[in-house]
Amino acid sequence: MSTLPPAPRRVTAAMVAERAGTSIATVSLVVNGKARGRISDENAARVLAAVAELGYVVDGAASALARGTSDIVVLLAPDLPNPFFGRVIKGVQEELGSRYQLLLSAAASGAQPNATDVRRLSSLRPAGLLVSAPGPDFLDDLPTGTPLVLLDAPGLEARAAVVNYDLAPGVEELARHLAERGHRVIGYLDGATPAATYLLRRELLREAAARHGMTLLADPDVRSGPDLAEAAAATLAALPAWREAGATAIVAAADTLAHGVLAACAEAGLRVPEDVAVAGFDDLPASAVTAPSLTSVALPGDALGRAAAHRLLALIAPDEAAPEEAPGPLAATLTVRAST
Amino acid sequence: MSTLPPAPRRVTAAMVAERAGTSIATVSLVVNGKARGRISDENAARVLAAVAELGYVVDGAASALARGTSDIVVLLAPDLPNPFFGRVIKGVQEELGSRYQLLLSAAASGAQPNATDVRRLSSLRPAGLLVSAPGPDFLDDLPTGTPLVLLDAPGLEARAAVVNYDLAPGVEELARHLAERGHRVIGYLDGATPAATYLLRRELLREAAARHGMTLLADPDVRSGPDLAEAAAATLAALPAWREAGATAIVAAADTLAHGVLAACAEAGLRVPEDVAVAGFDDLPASAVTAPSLTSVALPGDALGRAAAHRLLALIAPDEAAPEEAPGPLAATLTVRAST
DNA sequence: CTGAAAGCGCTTACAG
DNA sequence: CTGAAAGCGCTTACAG
Repeated sequence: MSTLPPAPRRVTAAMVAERAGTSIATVSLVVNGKARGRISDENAARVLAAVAELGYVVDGAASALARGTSDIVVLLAPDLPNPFFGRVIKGVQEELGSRYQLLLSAAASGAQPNATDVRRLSSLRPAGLLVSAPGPDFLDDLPTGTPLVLLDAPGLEARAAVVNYDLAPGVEELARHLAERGHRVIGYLDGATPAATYLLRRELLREAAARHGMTLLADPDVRSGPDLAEAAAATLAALPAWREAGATAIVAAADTLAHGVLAACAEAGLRVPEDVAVAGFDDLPASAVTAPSLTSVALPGDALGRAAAHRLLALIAPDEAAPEEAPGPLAATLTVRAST
Repeated sequence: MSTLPPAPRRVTAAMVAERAGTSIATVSLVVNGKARGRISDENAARVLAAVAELGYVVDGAASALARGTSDIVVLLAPDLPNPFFGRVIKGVQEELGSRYQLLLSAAASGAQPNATDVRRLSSLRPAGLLVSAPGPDFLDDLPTGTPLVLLDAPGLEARAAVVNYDLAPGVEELARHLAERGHRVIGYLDGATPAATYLLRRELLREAAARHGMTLLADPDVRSGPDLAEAAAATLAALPAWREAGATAIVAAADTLAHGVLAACAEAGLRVPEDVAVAGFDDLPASAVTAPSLTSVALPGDALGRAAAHRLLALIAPDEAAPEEAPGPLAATLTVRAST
């Protein structure tokens, strides 16, 4: 049996204080970096030594209770395992630094982040909350009191702190690119969740297509969750109607979906790009090695994460905020590959 | 400015108690489901009503402090955004149910989970800890006291609760498959981190290759992190030596790496599988649509996650543990596709 | 069945 | 510069 050794007594501030010959208050001040001009150098050194010797770590629960807030930042997202999210997480971590601890939470399976998720997470008293691609009515029932930044939530700018991509340039590039290749009708595979960003991707593409004399087939909706097999099945089901409508290109709302489109085309015996062109959104790493390599509207995940974290830090501590906003450009660009 | 409305006073058990006309203790008992035979049905109902009216949620920090443990289960992993991990997370969540809240934490960028990470996370007083692919000396300096299950940590079975894949069958299948295709020398692209699972993959493959009269080129090591471009670069650098040694196949320790191998082969003008065969581990969804589609040792991520969570629940509450262990088979199998 | 009270381990005015 | 003490919001014996 893999029994752990008997739990050694948790080291408390009281134990550190006793060892250092100071009060608990002094320990607290020192370990929280508030000793400046309040604690003698000698006592501070004694505390630090005792901390090191005993391996003391401030109890997060007690600290959060006393201060009213922890140093946890929670990132709530609908589709954590999506490779796209890796970049976002990295960007958030880089910007957050070591003062806050980033914890990730996946929304209830397959669903979008909602107010209930936030309520549950709020009981942890997080220092801040980052929510990616929230549902449309996310803000309506939201428990407030925790600094909150939404990512990828177009349309909610007026009601919350939001960090969005500038999708327009990339979508415009994609439309122009397809028009130049002679396409006139485009099938569209949408995401299954009603995230505002999906809505926007579709509408922007519809408009851009129209500007270039093309038609986007998005009615009736063809939708799929992020699962490749599901996307492939949805595509196979839609293919006859799309072909009949004259579609020579298929755009998917995300690369994970576009991978399913590629699989479906292979299964249907359609050559890409000769019989049908395919493109996606995100520009995932794997999209460089698909058969054929995938044209995609590249979304800079790390920049999004960094901008969101920057924004959140400003909400948490308005005074300490870095002077320059400078979150870097969040403009989408088009990566052209063999699939178009 | 996206100012949030003034924070409404946090609802406390005291407020619920006052509204329900009971004591705080009664509220606690009811919301924690410990009312059975201790609280009159009437009072319980009054509490529940007050809870609903006020939207009360137990304060996690205070609860954790009082009980000594929260209901958070932390999953610590080196490479959260790896699509392979999505399945694992899903499996864990399914098995964990709604009683515990799963939070994910990425190990210090690019590194493996270590004792320091655990110490930091332990201050949250998690109910349990799940650690994926820990470093080799992970257990040496580990703060104990929290139920802990390791996933994908071969070799540590004797010293901790561990849930591992049975890699041997899949590796044997891969070796036999390659031998049947006439390969005699195999290049190996290893993972950059010294995770025990990577070590094991390589050693098992080396042994299986030998059994089938093949040689695995793993000395000197060729290694790469999970980034596709990095894996491609490592492959390009190693290719001349591999080719010179007569390698006609390349196996990568993970599909994310194998995708880089595919990219490198394309860049080097090598046809897959005619000039060189390629295979990986994990069987990621995208591996079904790569150019060419990728042969891979399939690792059932959801089964791993479910087994780990099952094991952890048993450690947290040995009495409540489900009678049947039955975590499902964790045997690796080979998915053969066009790349070999 | 119920509630008063101690205690979880901190942080932060406050008094010195 | 320092420490005693109140308080954060729960949970849990304990006494009734």
